[in-house]
Amino acid sequence: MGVLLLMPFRAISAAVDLPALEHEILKFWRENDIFHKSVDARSSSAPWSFYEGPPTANGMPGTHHIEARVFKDIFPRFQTMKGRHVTRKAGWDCHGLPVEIAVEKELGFNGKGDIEKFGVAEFNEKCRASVQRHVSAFSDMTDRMGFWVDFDQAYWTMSPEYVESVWWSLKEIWKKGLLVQDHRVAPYCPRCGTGLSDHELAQGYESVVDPSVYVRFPITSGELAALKACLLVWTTTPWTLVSNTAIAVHPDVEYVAVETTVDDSSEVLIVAEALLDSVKGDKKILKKMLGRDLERVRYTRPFDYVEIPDAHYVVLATYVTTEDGTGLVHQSPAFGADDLAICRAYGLPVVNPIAPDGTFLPELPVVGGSFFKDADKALVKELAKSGALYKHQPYEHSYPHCWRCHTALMYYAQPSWYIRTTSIKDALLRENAATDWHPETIKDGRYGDWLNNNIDWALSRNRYWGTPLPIWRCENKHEICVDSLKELGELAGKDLSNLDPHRPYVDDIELTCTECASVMRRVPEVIDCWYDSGAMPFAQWGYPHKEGSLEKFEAAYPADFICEAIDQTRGWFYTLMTIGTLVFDKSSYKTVLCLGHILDKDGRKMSKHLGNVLEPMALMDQHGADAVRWFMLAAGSPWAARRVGHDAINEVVRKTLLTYWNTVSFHALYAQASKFDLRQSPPLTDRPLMDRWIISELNLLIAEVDRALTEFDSQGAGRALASFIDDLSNWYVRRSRRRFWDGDLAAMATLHECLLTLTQLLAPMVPFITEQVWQELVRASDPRALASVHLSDFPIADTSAIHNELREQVALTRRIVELGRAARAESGVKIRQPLGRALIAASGWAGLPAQMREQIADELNVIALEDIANADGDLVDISIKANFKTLGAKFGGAVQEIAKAIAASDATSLVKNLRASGKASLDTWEIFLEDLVITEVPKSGWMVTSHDGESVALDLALTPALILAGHAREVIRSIQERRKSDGLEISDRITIVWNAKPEIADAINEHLAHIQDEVLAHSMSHDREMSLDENELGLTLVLTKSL
RNA sequence: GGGCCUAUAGCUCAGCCGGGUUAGAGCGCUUCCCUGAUAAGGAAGAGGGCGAUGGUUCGAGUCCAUCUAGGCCCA
Repeated sequence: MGVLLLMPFRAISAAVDLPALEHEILKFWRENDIFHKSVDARSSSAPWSFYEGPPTANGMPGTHHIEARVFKDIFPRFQTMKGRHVTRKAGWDCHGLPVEIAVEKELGFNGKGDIEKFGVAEFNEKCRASVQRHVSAFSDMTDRMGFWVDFDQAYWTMSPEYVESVWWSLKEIWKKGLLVQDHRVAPYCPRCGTGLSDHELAQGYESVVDPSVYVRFPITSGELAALKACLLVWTTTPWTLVSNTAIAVHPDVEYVAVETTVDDSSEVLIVAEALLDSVKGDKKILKKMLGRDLERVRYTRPFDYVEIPDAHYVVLATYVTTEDGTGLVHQSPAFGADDLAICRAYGLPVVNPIAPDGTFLPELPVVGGSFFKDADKALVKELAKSGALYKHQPYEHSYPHCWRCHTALMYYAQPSWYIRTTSIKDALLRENAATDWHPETIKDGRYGDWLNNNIDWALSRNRYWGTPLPIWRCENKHEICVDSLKELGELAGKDLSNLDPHRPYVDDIELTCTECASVMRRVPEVIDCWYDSGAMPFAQWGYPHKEGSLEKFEAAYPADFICEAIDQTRGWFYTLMTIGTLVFDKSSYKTVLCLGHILDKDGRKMSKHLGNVLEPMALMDQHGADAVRWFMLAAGSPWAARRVGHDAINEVVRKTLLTYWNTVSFHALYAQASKFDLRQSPPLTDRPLMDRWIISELNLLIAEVDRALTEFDSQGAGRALASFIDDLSNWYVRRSRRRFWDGDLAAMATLHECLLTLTQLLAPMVPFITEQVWQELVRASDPRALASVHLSDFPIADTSAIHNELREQVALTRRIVELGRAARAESGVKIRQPLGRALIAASGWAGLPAQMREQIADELNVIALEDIANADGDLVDISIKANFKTLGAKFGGAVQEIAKAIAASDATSLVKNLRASGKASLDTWEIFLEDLVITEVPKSGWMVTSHDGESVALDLALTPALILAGHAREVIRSIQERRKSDGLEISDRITIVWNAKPEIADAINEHLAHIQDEVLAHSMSHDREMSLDENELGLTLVLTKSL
């Protein structure tokens, strides 16, 4: 082992331009490839797996992208420092309707017809270009914020190898019989001619006023027919009445046959008893029955425009509620998912009188050819004419519209491809139970509920820019699912390995059916782009086709950690878990962090419309990426929606980052001035208590930050770090300034150790400023040190250095100082004026070490401290009150009485008694010292402050000697101020010529040696000829730097 | 309409899981103090009784129920 070549510490300016510093660091990282080094250095360690949820780069990145990316960065960085191998592969989501719509808008298109005219190949080329448009904006932002992720190896969901991997997984699902075509009701835009995804649906709810009608359906069978009773049905979609097929009631709900009388005319209606208010007039209940008693009761429908054989009777359905309407629900199976399920169960026919363009079939009377929504008016008129209409009122509710063209959507029965996720529900619930959710309420709440109500995944889209569904089918409905271009080529009998696996190219491939020899063509649909992103755990590697993908996949599955905002609960979090479970019978992630949304400073969503958008790059260039990162990680709860504003981020900078930086700068100043050499550090046990205390705090901090970051609690880590920075700067450093001034080795070593470890602990959160500090604090003095803090190992707590007693004693010391400062402030006697003595009342005082008592005396500028217990008994007032916590535990309900007894007793004698014998009797109760909260305060002539039973009393009597000492201190301060304003360096020696008022001159002469020592003066000469200054001391000074 | 989250000082938030009787911090404001690291630090003051109501308990921001408002997700 050679001799360490240590270089002297460099000075560091206290003023710092954080954004500028960060640009330097970015350059340093780039030039030295620190990111890849940090990953590669751990390549032989156990992997810690992270999956990057891919953004779509066809829009500009926003501040909300920073939020998720900060969390995606900190934990991989932390785990890397903990010794794990964390690869971070970037990804881009390329397909989907949002991309298509953006391109359509760009081209001025207005529906699928325009796309077909333009050409699918050309259209898809535009989409391909669109998703690459803002890639550089994303990667620039990612780079600027210090998110380390590998763009060079990014996966693209539109790449052939990715698409083939998706195909492979679809075939796995198809082979299990879980990928099927079905005829179901789904939201559908009649104008755009396509079904819509849930995601799109959610964007388009609009508040509309629809006609709501109550309609009579005369009963034609059973005893109710004899009463001439009518079923009363409520609906807000009169257009669906044309295809009425059945009426549903809840089997367990009470229904009544009620005779109503209005103006002498009466009728009998069937409604749910709970909704009796929906009928008018005088009411007389003729009969009560359960819904199940009504099953298969027949009725006459209001319109008979279409033929619906074997229908029109009452069916049972548990989804019927009695919250609005009449408790009887009209069923039209082509236009409602519930309706379809119920009618199917009864074997009822599905009749659809509406064409795919949203108009009624032309041959129908009254409504033929009219748009479905426009038919309402005419139908209501018809109802009124025939007497079926009971009541008609406008009804305002939210109804889904196409978010692009604002056409009212229909729920419309159409063929679609589904993944039968309902058949793996148990497995999904099992996997969810084993998942570590943050916050944990999502697991059983929002997400668990969703799983419990799971419906099959509507996978197909009648669109263009997406992964083509790899199913080929012949006219006899024989079908085959293809898992790769290779397999497709084999089936087609030609080499297709260079085929673009997108429309329209794959559509051109025809196969021959092995069963019936007829032509097989690909089904026209593409798949939901959410499937693409959920397939990334394997598709990012081109699994299983690509060489080496098996190993890479297995090493990284499932992910240890994923993170996105809460809107992904039913998006990516769901598709990831579901595809993983479908294909591998195992969810693809263990831990998931679910972030709240980012709002503006007033709590509103950020939107261009409101003009409250914070541009991410501008934000980071104003405050620095570290500040923004710290804000995201530690200010407020990650799961709650949070307000971002300049003031909030400024506070982070001032309070935490600059305090840290200034402490580093302070260290550098004195390390340089004293030519500090780390090798001379004394062992910890030889250092003063102050040092051992801060080192104890440091080791507690290591343990706490390690715990917090292991548990994905960045807020907890931030809180602990901020509080340590405050302790270090505002107690340790401030109280130790004299020692640094004196070049004390223990102090220098202690501060160095604290800053070094603190820098490593902070590194995952604020990677820029810590890197700079590492360069200054470590590398500048030791060229053999690691090139970057991010290559270093995370600190390990030394539990032997943790001393709880010391911790409590320092806490007590600081509390006493606080009380003392309050007393001084109240007394009006300046701190610079020494006082003779103070009395202290505090339970730990007797055991407080002398070093800490000195800290108190110094901080309060008091010569002597005494225990109040030793003071004359007449000097002290004792007051007591009950300690409910201990008493409540022991006596429960009796505490109020005991408290009363305590209050009524003589405090002085009770305390004296307790202190002597340890216990005392109060009525029938036996109490101990701990059961009382004791406050002792001096009676008079003292300046006293108390809190929680602890008091400080100042003796304000001033002697001539104390006054002289006070003057001396004023003089020292004046000279120091002059040194500063004269621009002298802290270590410059000086000579002083002075003059002052007589009493000040006396003080200077009395304390000459001390003053000279304090201000680094070789000599001080009194020049009585100098004119006196205007200031309070009359002090005139001439300082000369001596050589 | 359903589910979940949030509600504590003018503002931003902690405290609530495991209840203890003058409710905390920071920012801002007023007054003052200290300072040869600090764009800092310290003291005092004004300012809230913890969204509302009801309950459990000797005792409730803290537990339970209902409700209100805002947000998110879903229909």
